[in-house]
Amino acid sequence: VVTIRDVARRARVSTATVSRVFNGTARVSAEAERRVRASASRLDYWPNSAARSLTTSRSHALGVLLPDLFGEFFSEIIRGIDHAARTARFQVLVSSSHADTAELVAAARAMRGRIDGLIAMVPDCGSADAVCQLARQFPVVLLNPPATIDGCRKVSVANFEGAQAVVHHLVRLGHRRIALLQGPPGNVDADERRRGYREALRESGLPVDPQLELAGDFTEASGYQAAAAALRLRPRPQAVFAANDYMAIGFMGSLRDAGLRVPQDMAVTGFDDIAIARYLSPPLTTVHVDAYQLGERAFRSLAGLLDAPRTRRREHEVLVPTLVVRRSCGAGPANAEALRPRRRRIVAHAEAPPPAPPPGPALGNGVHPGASVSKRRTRIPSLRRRLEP
Amino acid sequence: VVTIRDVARRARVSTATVSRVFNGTARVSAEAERRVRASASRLDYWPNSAARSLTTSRSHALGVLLPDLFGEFFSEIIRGIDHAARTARFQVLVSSSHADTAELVAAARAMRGRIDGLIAMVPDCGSADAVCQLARQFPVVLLNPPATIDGCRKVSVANFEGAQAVVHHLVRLGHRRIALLQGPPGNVDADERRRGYREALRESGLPVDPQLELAGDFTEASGYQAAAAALRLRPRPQAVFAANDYMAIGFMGSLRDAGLRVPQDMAVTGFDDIAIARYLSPPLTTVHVDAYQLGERAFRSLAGLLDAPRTRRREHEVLVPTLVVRRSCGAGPANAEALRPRRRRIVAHAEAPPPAPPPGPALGNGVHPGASVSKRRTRIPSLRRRLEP
DNA sequence: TTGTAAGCGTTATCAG
DNA sequence: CTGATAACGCTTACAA
Repeated sequence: VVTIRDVARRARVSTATVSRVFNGTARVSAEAERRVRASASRLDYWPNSAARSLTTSRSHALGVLLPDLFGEFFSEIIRGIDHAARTARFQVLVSSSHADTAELVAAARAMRGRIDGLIAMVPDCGSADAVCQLARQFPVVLLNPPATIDGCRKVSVANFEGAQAVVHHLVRLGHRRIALLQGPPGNVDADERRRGYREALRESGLPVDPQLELAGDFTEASGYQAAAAALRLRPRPQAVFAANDYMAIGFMGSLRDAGLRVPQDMAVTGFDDIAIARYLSPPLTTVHVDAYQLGERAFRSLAGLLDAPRTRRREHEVLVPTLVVRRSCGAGPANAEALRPRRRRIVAHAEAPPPAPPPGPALGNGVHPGASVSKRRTRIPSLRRRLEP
Repeated sequence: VVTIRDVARRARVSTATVSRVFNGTARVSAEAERRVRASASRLDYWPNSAARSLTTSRSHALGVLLPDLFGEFFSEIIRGIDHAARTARFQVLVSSSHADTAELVAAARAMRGRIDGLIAMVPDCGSADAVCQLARQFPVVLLNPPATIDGCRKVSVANFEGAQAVVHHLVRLGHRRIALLQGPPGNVDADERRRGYREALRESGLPVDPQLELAGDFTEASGYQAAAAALRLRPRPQAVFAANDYMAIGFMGSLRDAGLRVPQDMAVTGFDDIAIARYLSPPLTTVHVDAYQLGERAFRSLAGLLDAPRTRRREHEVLVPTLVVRRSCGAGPANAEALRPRRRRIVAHAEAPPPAPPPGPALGNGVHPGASVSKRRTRIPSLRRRLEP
């Protein structure tokens, strides 16, 4: 209700001077500045961002498009983005759960004029293409996009390598019959994790048996149900690699209800390393993905694009996850120690970091086509996701 | 880059006509409309929301201020808001993790011109006051505010009653020495849950022993640590009421590491009923809070305020949570059945819903001062938070 | 039914 | 250093 004009009038200066004070865009006499500030604070003035972005054609805001908002993984991504954005004095416009491509694109378009750029997580190919089209008029960073997508910046998690690493670990522990608890069909992460699973089996000389690939959709409930299916298999699998932690938790809950013990009767592993994974009974062996950092990197990538629109697009950052061995895989209590929370203590990694992806193309395409791979080195997660006493 | 003027020129009409077509604000000849739509889609035009909100002084967006973004509780709130907002064609601007009151207010102010209203969760008194001041110039809905706050709309969870109900349940199971695992000092939810704990003990004729009130901060790690403290107490407590599920999980993890069994050696209960609670070993007895619905209601309340600014403020909705009895409290396997996920099956509630709050003031203030209490009836949560097969 | 033109609250350009 | 003033892209009386 109170505009720059009111402030100017009260301070007996022009609106231009008020604007200069607030933006530091040109020198203003000390006296004028004093009067402006006094006037502004008396009137409780704050510039109208809509008007500002209309003239500057910069909104200092960014859009975030997510497929959903369920669970810790997504909220950590937003947290990472939000934190980085706040530091850069950016605002964050979120939108999630789009039923189809049309709705997704509509959401992106509705943001026009409100945002300077977009971070989108689009786990299916059709929509990813559509969003990627927008990148021509608009700075866009894609999170975990399908490998086929090209032409805009991308930040992904090395799902394939992570999955490979867990399964190799299970094989090394002596498990031969290893089931996969899959994510939803068509989901990119789910597909990549399955690819890693199969590849690891192949490399180990084990058969890839379709019967062992159980259906799931990333929810605990689907994990719970899949366990029943797993127990019907003959011979019964000795281990399960669940494509995310939530399903692993549901799966373990079901095994417990059936009177089976983990890992003695069946080993279980997950993916993501959500915060509670280490506190479960038994603590869950899983692949640590730093979702917070994923969000943070996405923001930085976008910010880079905004600052220098002419920089090459098609940059691709890959976050390499880390295998975290706990007790659910039957590795024994060797890592029990990791559970004692101590200040600045990092989760112990009993396992070597996953191998770097093969240099050459594996099948027509390389593992990460067009990847410039800023950071491919395995990093021990340096960022604790919450204060530990 | 493409404006309403470009569309108008190409369609050989005035900008006013284009505007009318897009807003349906006045009749336009079929022929003109056809030309406008063709032109717009050819040019891939979409109205600039900043400009639009400048003229209409309506942004069709709302701000969400959260103390943090950790964990399922917060992400569910955002999910609820986002979903309700999308249905009403509103956009959502989020901001979280403000270090202090000043930063919080700055974030709210920075949204000026961008949003039509604000939903804020402000769990400490000082900041809540500050945000409440904004309500005079601005539609504001507060989530779970301190009881002392008055003068703007509020939506809260009946923390006190929920806590009371769990503790009463523990007493009924025969536990006499019941510890409290507290939330962070100064946090409103934590305080109310403690109040409920103490009141239940009093009502049961049990002593309120400060030694039994363990420090915590809502993180799993603090729960893990608190268990060590609990085990040092003599005599050892027979049960623990953790002020949220994450701490309960950390606590149980610690007990397991110490070789104790839940519930035989110690009963454990939580608060919130996060999605995985039912899949834990043992499944966690807790208080179900429908965070999604909390967000949804907050949006509706705000929308109501926007539609009719002159309606009475100081409306206060209270969501009454439900006690969910599972196995961690030692109630026996009576509810094991609730764990078999079936379509449309609601979690069994072996316990009566918490009693309605006492009608009269309890101690100077009533339980919910100024509450108009639209919905105070206990509701079985009708909304599954995720698809269950 | 359509067009003209005056704003909405800022910033940016240009003279002073 | 400061002040007019013309945009920015859109909506909305008011006229036609």
